[in-house]
Amino acid sequence: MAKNEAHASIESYLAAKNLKHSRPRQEIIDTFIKADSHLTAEELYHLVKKKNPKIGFATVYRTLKLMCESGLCKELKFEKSGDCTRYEILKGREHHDHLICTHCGTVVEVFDAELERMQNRLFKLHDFYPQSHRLELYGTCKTCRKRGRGKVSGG
Amino acid sequence: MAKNEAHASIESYLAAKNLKHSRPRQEIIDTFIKADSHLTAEELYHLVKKKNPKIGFATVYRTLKLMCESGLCKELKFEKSGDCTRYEILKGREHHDHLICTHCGTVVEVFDAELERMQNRLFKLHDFYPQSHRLELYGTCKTCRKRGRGKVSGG
DNA sequence: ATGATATTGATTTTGATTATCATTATAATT
DNA sequence: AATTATAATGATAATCAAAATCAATATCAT
Repeated sequence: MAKNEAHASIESYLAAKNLKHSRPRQEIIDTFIKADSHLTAEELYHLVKKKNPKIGFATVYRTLKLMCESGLCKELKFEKSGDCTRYEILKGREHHDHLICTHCGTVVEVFDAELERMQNRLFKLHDFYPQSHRLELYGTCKTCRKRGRGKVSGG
Repeated sequence: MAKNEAHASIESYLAAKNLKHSRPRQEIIDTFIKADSHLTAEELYHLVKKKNPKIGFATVYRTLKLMCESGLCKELKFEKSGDCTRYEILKGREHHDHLICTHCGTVVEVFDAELERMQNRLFKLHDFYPQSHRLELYGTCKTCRKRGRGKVSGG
């Protein structure tokens, strides 16, 4: 179960670094895991605020950073959806890339094993030791096309 | 020749928008095209400053923006090389993706036709109309590995 | 309960990029 | 060459997400 693996990930990180289990930290982590979507810091802040109005913005940022360091989650900086960073849970999920609708902002998680192999081929070809990659596909989703947005002229 | 196509691109954009040929603008464009590398605004600023010390930072930013709008160049926002945007010339060059060494910052331009096809397959599969994509491969280059940087533990 | 240390929330600061604005430059016209 | 309308410049201030600061508070082993 994703939720347990996610919690285990941050738990062991906190333990290894002698960090404490505070109430706000726990609430932020739980809210983020429960939301299970590509949130911005601000969106997460508002979600957490509903449960605990005393929570500050800084703590949300700090906790997101912590979660990223622990490997629980990851920053997403898409090209065409404002300037702010989104975050997604990694633990308990398969590796995937992102397909983003430039009109409505919908994010679809995609995967192609062959595409991964091609990428490794490129690493080898140029004699790089592979660490990570980022692939984002930008386009217009079916719904937005039906609504006449993002159409090709003359299409 | 890349240089001519690049110049033609920005020229026609300026003409179409009734923009003027100023000395600073011309110097910035020329310096950028001549440098022919993945520069930051600051790097370009310092390069231009050598030729014309009166040039201001704002004009460099403005001209870079103009160049991007005209399609002459493009913003690159890599994950692991600071927070600042780099820019690269597009005109007169083939489409390519980027392979980045996370240690020395070297950027290698790569291309794989099959990989492009895979990407289009994903667009189709999810019923998206394709607009663009971004693929970045992060790893350690040969030189950095030889210098003992970016080695796998126990490698 | 105590003490050492980590965490919090409010606030300020940072750093890259944009916007503002008075002055100057451009380019077409007279 | 002077005129004119418009665009561009450079200096500076504003913006905005994210990070740093700091006094007050919470955590947790003892």
